[in-house]
Amino acid sequence: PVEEIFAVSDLLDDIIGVIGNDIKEAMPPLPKPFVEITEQPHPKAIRFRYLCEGRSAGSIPGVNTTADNKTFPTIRVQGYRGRAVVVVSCVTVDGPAHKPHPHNLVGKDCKKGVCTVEMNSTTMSYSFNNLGIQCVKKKEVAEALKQRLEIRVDPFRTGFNHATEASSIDLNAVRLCFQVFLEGKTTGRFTEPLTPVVSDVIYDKKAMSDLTICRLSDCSAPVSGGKNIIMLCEKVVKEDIRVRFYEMQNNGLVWEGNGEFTHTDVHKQVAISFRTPPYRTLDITEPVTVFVRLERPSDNACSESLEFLMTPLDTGSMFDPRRKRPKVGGPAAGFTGGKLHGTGAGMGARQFKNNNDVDDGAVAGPSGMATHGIWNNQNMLFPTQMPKQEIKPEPGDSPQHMYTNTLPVMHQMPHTSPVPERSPSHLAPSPGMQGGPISPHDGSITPSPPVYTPLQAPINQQYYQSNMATMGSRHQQQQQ
Amino acid sequence: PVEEIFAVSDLLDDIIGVIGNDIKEAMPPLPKPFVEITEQPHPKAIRFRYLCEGRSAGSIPGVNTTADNKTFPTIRVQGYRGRAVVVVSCVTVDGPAHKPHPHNLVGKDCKKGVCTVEMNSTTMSYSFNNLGIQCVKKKEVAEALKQRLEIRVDPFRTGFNHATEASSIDLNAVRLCFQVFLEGKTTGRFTEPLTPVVSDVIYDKKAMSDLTICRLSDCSAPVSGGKNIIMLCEKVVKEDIRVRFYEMQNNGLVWEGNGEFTHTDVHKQVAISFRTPPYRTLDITEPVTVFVRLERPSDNACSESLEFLMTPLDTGSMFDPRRKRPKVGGPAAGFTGGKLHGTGAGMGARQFKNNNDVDDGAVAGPSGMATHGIWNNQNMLFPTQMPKQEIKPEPGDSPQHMYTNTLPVMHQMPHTSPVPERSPSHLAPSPGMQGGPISPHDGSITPSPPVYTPLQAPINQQYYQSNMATMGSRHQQQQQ
DNA sequence: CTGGGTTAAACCCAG
DNA sequence: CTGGGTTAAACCCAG
Repeated sequence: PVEEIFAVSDLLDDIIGVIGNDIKEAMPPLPKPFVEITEQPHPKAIRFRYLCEGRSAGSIPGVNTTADNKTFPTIRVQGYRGRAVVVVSCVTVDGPAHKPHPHNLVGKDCKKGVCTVEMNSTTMSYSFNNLGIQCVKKKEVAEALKQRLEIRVDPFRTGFNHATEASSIDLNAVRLCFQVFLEGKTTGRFTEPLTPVVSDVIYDKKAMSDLTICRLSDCSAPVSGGKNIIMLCEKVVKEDIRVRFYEMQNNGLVWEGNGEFTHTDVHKQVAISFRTPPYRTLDITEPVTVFVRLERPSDNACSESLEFLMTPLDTGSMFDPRRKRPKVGGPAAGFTGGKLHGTGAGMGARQFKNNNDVDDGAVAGPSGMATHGIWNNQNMLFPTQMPKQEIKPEPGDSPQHMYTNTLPVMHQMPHTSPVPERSPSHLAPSPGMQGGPISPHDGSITPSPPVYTPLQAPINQQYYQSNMATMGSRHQQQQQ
Repeated sequence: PVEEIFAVSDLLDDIIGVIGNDIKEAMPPLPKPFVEITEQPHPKAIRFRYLCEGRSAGSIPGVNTTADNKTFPTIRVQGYRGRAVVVVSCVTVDGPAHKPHPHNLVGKDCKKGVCTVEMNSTTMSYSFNNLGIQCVKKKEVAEALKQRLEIRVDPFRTGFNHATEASSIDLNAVRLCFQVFLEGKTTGRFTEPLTPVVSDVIYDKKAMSDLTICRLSDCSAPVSGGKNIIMLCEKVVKEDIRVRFYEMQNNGLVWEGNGEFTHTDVHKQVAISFRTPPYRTLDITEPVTVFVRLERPSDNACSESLEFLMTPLDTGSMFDPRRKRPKVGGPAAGFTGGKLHGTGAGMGARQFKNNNDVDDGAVAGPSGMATHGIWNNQNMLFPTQMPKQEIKPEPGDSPQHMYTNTLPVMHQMPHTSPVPERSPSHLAPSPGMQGGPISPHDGSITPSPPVYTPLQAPINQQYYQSNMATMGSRHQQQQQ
């Protein structure tokens, strides 16, 4: 059949390279060129900007960016050296057939919402240092997709039927899709498409609010429970939020309880007024350190944990709730605030800001200490690692498309980008699926996301232990 | 000269009535007809609705509306009996030359943003029971005003130059302008305009947020000050808000102090984390009841006041801040919560919700009581009186236009409303200006707003006393 | 200019 | 349908 195709002659000039590859490949098992993402985009570093905001939309940094080492989304072509062009566009989060996403890429090399650059033909790598996301409003989704259709950027050939149902498209998250086209036989014509690859999800920073405790009116309460506390937090959904107290011993959960409140106790989505749960026993003589955190039942997301002191009752107080306990001494006497509940090295340890000096003046609160609020400086919490840990992997993340060439398509440099040669057949993403001659990702250095098990709400000691074994130092991190 | 005008014949048919009035008036000093507002619109009962919200915009109630006696904005014509037509439109707040306001009136008898009805010709009164305000967005201000121009509704003949500077128009507040046209010589032609009158200001309920304390994490603190408290409140501006504590004795201010916080302690505009001020003396043996309220320095607005307990230190605590005071007894022992600081009859007294039963369990807070938060049910606070008390009168409120007829203008029933016969000469609104033959409001029953002196931040005892004498029971109410 | 808080405009849920 | 909370879209301030 190859001979037959060759016989068709001129009409297929542009695709002969592709066919040629097929032939070569049939002979010796040479690796086929493929695209890999060597630096993922940061999942929630930038805000999507509307056109009407009339300003640069910023640049998506790389996931490993730091203050003194800025990185950017980067791709590399493996198994090929020579001229190549990359077309980057936004696609929807859900795969494997990611649809064109109406949001536009804007920046240096962007036109009509897509970015087109020629790669460095020796390093075969490209770092996108000026890629911003300009969001379109719901009413303009159709229009935006129409333009994408016109420039024929539809990496997975899904078509544009979704243009008519704007509400079905998540406008707060996109993936970048990288389509690489290699130079074919004709100089300056980039006729050989590689299988498109998509990045991890990029969320609109504005829309993605983490579960974050900003401040507590008090960080101690008597073991009897029922103490009223106000927590200031980032935006939460009043029907889907929990204030969980828990106690760990030797990495095992030994007690848990929920702050008591109803959805009417959630103030404007950013504050919760709740009562402390009773501790597992009233019979303590020294304060016990437990933890508090916010939890979102729907997806088991949680905030970081803050230390919280359960303080003992004295005998008298059992009979007279108003009687004051004597001064709390012992190990807690030097306590100046909660700290981050985390055992992992490299975690930004969170200390309560010590503003104890003035607080309560000469009359301490019930616990005798640390009854003041504490601001949360989120930047200090997740120095560099946060983003990766916050993103829950999904089936469909970074699908590893097969490099198969069956339907050649012509491509030219300008902003008319061909669709891939056929609807790619996707491998079901499986962590175990590595090696074998058909996978282009053998030996790839693409930092694929670790396979996180989202942290479930702790239920019992076993759970916690095994979970901690899996999650290591991240068990208290938010799962997105 | 009158004869000359008559000689002009047909062209002036429509205005002969007007001229005729002038003649009659020159002989016996008969009262001239005028319009009065017998029920003002409620200043902040409804939300302005956008066209895109695709729904009724509701009906503006009257200021005296209650659950079982609904009222509506009502006008009456004095000094005339017969057919008359009223055109109601929105005008800007600032007078005396109120400009056409781009917002539209919508409802039963509304077309093109204005309401036109014929009055009851025997009661000479009309109650507007279906008047909603449909707001236009900033971008459509010009368009909306163009339409108003087309239907020639410009009660004070200000013209429409403001249409080009949308930002100069306050879109969160309007006044209703009532233009009455009496039937002239020709049946069914309403050719005789009366001087237009404007209502009090109507604010968009959405935009108008009162200073309101929703909850306190604690409503007591030691006299030494410095106790950290979180207050949940309605939206505030972080640079323009104060948490003021003060103490009254015999209607005199004997102490005041501010909660200590910076603008970074204001959380998302709806919560304030502050430290209590030190009381005027540490030398007390029983808790002292003081008040807390929110204050807005820019306009001296304030929330209602909540009771707050300053609790004594015991001697020991002077030397050891952690030492616990003994149980607080005496008069405060039965205290279950703050209550509204108000002496006025008819004020909804505000009691703290008593959720003391569980709070703090066996270990009470420093005050030994009432350390829990309290929700504010605003509806209970101002049963019926709120609105009037909250609106600060402005020069230009309900201007009393002279009824002078010099330049007759033709008017016909349809939605083409003539401008008044000339730019009305306004009396400087002066409370003392009553009586005398030129004021149409002699003996008027129009409930004009009381002349409030906005409450200044209390500064000394004298101020407070004199102020309270003036303000009566309203001294703790918010001034808008 | 940027990051990011706030207002204005839409949308939409619960009674 | 309504009242009114919430999201999406604009706007704009401070560093």
